[in-house]
Amino acid sequence: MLEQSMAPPHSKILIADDHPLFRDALQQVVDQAFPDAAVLEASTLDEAMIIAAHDDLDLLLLDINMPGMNGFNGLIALRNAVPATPIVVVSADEERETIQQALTLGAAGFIPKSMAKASMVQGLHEVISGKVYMPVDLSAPLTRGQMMIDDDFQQGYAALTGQQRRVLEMLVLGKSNKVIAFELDIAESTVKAHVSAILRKLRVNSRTQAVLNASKMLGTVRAMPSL
DNA sequence: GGGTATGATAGTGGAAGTGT
DNA sequence: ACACTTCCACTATCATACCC
Repeated sequence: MLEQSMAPPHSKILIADDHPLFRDALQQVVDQAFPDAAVLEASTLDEAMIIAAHDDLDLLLLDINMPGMNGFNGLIALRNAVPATPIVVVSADEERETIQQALTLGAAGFIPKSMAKASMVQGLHEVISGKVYMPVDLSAPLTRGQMMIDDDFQQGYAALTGQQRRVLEMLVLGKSNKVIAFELDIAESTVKAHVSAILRKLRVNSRTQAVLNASKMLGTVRAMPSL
């Protein structure tokens, strides 16, 4: 029998999904898994960011197809905003690559929307106890924030610090060092140092290579400004 | 048109400050 | 001690403007 609640007695759990019906369904799952938890809801990435910033969340359930998500960028943004909060990605997409990407980018678990309620409850218990939950056997050891794809770039990405990931995200958006420095309120030389560290960890020779690979890995198609 | 000076930008190396 | 963040000084590259 499953333990009823590994979560703190008054834990806060955010359900971020744009479909009210599915939010209701997820809330039933959460209620069953953690009867004492306070459940918050968001229907857009912006709402989720605001709630995550103001509430000390114990768990976040995130629909990756929600408005504003832009592929996995929303997951990355939330991970950077609340690095200590485990994030479970909820998606109708059950492709192995999607699951691997979500876990690579720091998700604490992946729950397909087609999954049985009991399995979802079990998955949430595993995540809240500090484990990584995945719906299928990906046949390789996996830890939160890491990955098992034999890919230097993705391994490098997992090794980036929070600030380095923020800089990389802005590089992907085509921003110059000067603009990044302004927006992060740091010196341009600091941005350059971060870029150098990013290139070293990602094992690429230029920001252009880093941006191209990052765009591919994040699963987003962007108009690439001149770099 | 070709050479040179200048400015903007990218990238590296090293060092200091801070938190764990 | 170590990792991370930040900054400075420096070099390299590229585009543009100017002069001959």
